[in-house]
Amino acid sequence: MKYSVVVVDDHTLLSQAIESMVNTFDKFKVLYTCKNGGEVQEKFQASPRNIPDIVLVDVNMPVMNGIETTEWIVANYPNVHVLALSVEDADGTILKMLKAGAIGYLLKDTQKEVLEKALLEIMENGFYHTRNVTNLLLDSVSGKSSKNQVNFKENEIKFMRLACSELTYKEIAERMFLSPKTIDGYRDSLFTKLDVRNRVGLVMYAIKNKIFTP
Amino acid sequence: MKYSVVVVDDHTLLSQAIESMVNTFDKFKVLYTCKNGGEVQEKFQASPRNIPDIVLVDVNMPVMNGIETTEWIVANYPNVHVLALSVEDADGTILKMLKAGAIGYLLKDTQKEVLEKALLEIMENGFYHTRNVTNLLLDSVSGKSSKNQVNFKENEIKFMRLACSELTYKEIAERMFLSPKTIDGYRDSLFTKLDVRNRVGLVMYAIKNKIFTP
DNA sequence: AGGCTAAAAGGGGTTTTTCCTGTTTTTTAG
DNA sequence: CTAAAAAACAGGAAAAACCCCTTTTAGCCT
Repeated sequence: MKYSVVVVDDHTLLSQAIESMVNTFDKFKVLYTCKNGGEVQEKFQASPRNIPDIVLVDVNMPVMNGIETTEWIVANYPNVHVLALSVEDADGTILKMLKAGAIGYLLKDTQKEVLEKALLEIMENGFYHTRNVTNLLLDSVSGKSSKNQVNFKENEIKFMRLACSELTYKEIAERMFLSPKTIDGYRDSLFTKLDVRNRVGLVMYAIKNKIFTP
Repeated sequence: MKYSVVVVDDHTLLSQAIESMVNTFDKFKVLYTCKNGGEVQEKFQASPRNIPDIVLVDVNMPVMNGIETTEWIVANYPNVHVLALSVEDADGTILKMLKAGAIGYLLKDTQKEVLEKALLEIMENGFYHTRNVTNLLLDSVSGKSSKNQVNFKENEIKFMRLACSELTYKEIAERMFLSPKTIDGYRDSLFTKLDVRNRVGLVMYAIKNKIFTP
């Protein structure tokens, strides 16, 4: 009897490649792959037989979906273990994933054997070793990372994306059908909320947090 | 008898995952994987047994190594087919890969079956269908892409990286031990060279071209 | 209806950026 | 060594960005 795994990644090629890899492991078998959190919900709800033992979630999905997905799985299927896969770097995101209930994370430079070992550890001990480090990590970095659960409004997101272009604020205002002064307001409030000094800081935040993808 | 494939990607997890996938294909077998172009050179030169039929090169390797690797393979081993794998987007890079002699490219959303089909086509027809499109592409976009072989000086690179921070130009000048007016000069010349209007445009260029990694 | 709150808009100021025009200094090549 | 090229530097003006603080507007509440 093999343990069942589900892979969640918006890049088809990658999720399928990881599927192939996991399928070479003795004790594991991929049930299916998903392109995003929504698909996970559908599949899970479609049939209780489809609930896997482990879900491998890619951190890098647009607009925080990696985190939301993890939260949803942890809340609704507490017996399912979520393992975060960070193909690209993702700074604070990885901490948020852990906080959301992921049981461990693996970086892009992981060896195949390490992944297999991690999966085995999870099933046999209930956790992967990073779990121990997690809380310490969360505490030590919490000042910066854990309370940064910033909630954006629609317009703020829209504005941030436009700010990642060469448009002036005046031009952004036109495109959003708002007064330049309102845009000034958006900018200023985001500056303080995100603790940045200028537009470049805002742009970097948007990129790091997948609000804008270059 | 199976065709041999080599996977080049700096992300161990991904190259191994793709290895597993390719190994499930009937007619293909992965010889080994490499983390960068240098490793490819070593392996190729070590023994003629190491020369594969196809090399899968990830576009996203820091500082243009995807392109250099492709050029080297094409120049030294013309019988080896290079297929570019673009896990993340890479804009002009993909055109450069094709120009460097890659025989086709596959995007992140490729289906497993498509990859297998592409590999088969390459071995049986000598090219993957994108090859036909390549030259047209290169011509049609050449105005923007092919002549954009911009060469940067050390200081320009350094400046661009600093411009991707929240520093003002005056502060950048201090860190580079130069007059603010010199920095003005760097900026203005880069603006015209890269055809951007402002600092955000510069930042975006730096990120897209892997000069700065967020 | 009055009061509360949040989004939108505005006034007016300083600083930084952008875009010209140059000049001086340093490097390079013959 | 010298002419030419490249790099560093500058003055000044206009635009954009940044910052603080106030007012209007719109929706909600009981």
